[in-house]
Order: sequence, then C-alpha cells, then structure tokens
Amino acid sequence: MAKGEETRQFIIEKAAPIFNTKGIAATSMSDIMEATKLSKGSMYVHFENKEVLACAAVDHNIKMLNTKIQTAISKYKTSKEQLFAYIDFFSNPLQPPVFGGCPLLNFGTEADDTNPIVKEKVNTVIRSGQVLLSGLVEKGIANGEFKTDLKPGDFATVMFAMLEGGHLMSRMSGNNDKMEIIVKTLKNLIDQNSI
Amino acid sequence: MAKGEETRQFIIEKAAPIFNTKGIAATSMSDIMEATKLSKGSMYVHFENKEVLACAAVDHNIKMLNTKIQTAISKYKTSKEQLFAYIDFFSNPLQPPVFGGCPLLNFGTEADDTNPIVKEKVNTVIRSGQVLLSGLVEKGIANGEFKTDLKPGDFATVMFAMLEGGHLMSRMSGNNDKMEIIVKTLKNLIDQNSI
DNA sequence: CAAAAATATGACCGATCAGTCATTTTTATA
DNA sequence: TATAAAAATGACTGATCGGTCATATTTTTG
Repeated sequence: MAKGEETRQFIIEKAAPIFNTKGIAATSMSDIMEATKLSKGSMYVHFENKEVLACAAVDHNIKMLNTKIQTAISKYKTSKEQLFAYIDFFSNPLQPPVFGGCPLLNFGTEADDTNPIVKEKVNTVIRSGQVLLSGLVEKGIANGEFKTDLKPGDFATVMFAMLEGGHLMSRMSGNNDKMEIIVKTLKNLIDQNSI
Repeated sequence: MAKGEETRQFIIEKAAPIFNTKGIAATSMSDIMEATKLSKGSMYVHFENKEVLACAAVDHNIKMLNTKIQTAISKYKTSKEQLFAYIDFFSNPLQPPVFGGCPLLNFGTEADDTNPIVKEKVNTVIRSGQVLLSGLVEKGIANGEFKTDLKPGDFATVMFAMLEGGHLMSRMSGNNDKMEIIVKTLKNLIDQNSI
C-alpha cells in the first residue's frame, strides 16, 4: 500500500469511532486532527472535505459491522445456528461490536432529515441485512429445519426491528435487561418454528 | 399567561420540530431566530443558553407525543382495543405524530454518548411507555381478554422494540412496507393471545 | 398616567468552524 | 543519488457559532 493510501486508511480508522459516537455534525475536523495527531493540511490532502471523510467513516463502520457479522455467522452451518449467532452478535448493546453502538441507528437517525447520501447508505445496509436474514430462513425451510409457514421476509423484518429497538432501549437504560428479553423472545420464536 | 411565558412557549413550539429534525448539535440559535422572527437577545431573555432551550424542546416533543398517545388510546375501553390503538398510532412513520419522527429515537441516539441529561429524559419516557403497555396487558389478563401466559413485561418490551425498529426501517426506506409487517405481526400476536 | 419592571433589539465579542495555500519535508522514481 | 512528485505542515481566511450587553421599547403596576 502506497504511503498516501496508508495515511488515508489510518485517518478513517481513527475517525470512524468518533463520528459514530458524536455524530457527523458534532464531529469537527479538529477532533480528527487530535485523534490522528496529523495537521489540518494533511487531512485535506486525503479528503476533499469533511463530508467525504464522514462518508468514508460511515462506510468503514458499516463494513466493520458486516465483516464481524459474517465471521460470527460463518462458524455455524445450520440455519438455526446461524440465526442464533446473528442474535447473539447483537445481544449486548452496551459492549457493541462497533464502537459507539449500532451505526445504522446512529447515522440513520441523524441522516434521516438532513443527509440523503448517508441515509441511502444506511437503507442499503438494512436491505442487505434483510436479504441475509430472509435467506437464512428460506434455507432453513428448504433444509427442513423450519416449518413451512414461517414467512422469511416477515420474520427477517420483525427480527431486525426487534434487535434495533432493543439496542436503543438497552443503550438508554444502561443495562441489558430489555435486550435479554428480546433475545429470549427471538430464540423462542425460532424454536417454536423449528421442526 | 404573562407575556414572557407566552413568548417562551412560542419559542419552544417553533424550536421543537427543528431540534427533532436537525438534531441538537446541528441546530443553531440562528435557526430558532429565523423560525421565530425574534432577535438573539430575546432568546436569551427566556433561555439561559442553548442547552436549556434544547432540553425544553425535547420535553415539548415528548409531551406532544405522550398527549397524542393518551388521546388515541382513551377513545377505547378494552385492553385489546387500546393496544391496537397504540400500534395504529405508530403505524405510519412517514407521517409521524410528532414532526421529524420519533423523538425517542432521534434524541436518544444523539444523546447516547454525549448528553446524559437528555439521555435520561429519553430513558424515563421509555420506562413510562413500558409501564403503560404492560399495564394494559395486565388489565387485559385480569379482564379475561388475554391468556394468562402472556407476560406483560416481556410483551411490552417486544412491542416497543418492534415499533421503534420498524420506525427506523420505514424512515430509511422511505416507504411503509416494513412498518406494515410489524403492525400485522403485532396484531396477530395479540389476537393469538386473546381469548 | 407615570414610574418601574419586564421584554426586545442588534451590534458586538471571543472561540471555533471548515477550508486554503505557500512552504517544508518525505517518498518514489529514473 | 539527483530529481520530481507526493505528502505534511501550520498560519491564515471568512463565516458562523454561542453568548453578552447597552439601549430601546413594551408591558405591568401603583
């Protein structure tokens, strides 16, 4: 990797958790300068402006999340095990897989009325999450793991919504009680639809 | 109402939707000045600083939400009808009851790592929402409307999480498909637990 | 209705913001 | 290793930020 690209990646990695915790609007270039110990001019060698850097940071947070999910899921083979792994992956919002909490929730709510580009990024990732989950259910039905009346698309939506909602609830309360209820309920639901 | 208090309320009402859409950090006092057509000095007659105004705006958004929920629910008497009314109330995130979308989601995610006061406000409202919902389920069980094995606390948590998660999903996609699945699923769940 | 108190105004302040650029330093190349 | 290209620096700019305050206006009160 060329020196320039190395620095660029370095900046993104330092910036990503800051944007994810403070939000895009509340994060200043000075914050990133302090975190990277780089000068302002250097930042603008690698990023045209703050918006470009913020987008790169959003992408990085999302990529981190996706990579870790894939790793967690790929350890298992049956659909049920993989769904359980997915649930477990999100089961502790107070020690989230990505620093600062779920980037979909964080960037999604901030971008909603203000940043269509980031909003579309979040939307795309949600959709791909839906594809992943409904795919797992479909596979499980084809496998004979799940009952045929389990609707893949509906289940994927409900599961995703429950995990995001539970994430918010547990982050706000500062304890994991609500998320544990969500996890238990989701696993029960899967068990009840297993053969 | 004294003139001062009248102006204070006027400012809050104008500021609330702006804070709920742009976020606290991204909203400037100039934004509020423009919306109210008041001078900067006048703002600071009624609010010590931006933080105080932001908190008042958060409170106002939340109060609006609670009042409207109460109105929606109070039209019905049975627990099932009231739960359905609650669900319907949140069923269209694209035309949300409070301008800018759910203030719990908006302010909660922004405040999470940055503003403990607002975070605690959000947490309190979530808790009161849980009390309301689990109370409705308890009443329904006592009434004989619902089966006795429906757990009020668990159901309240799951229902709340699903609605918040569905809210996010529909806001991001720009259409109501996901929320409709959530609504359908929740109502089915209630029907299945009805006697 | 006159005096006092409350409210409204907008110019002004220092701090900080995103972004620029001439210059220096480092890296890549031939 | 000499030269060119890329990268890093930090002082600087203009705009905007939150917040102040002397002054003017409006409202309340006696």
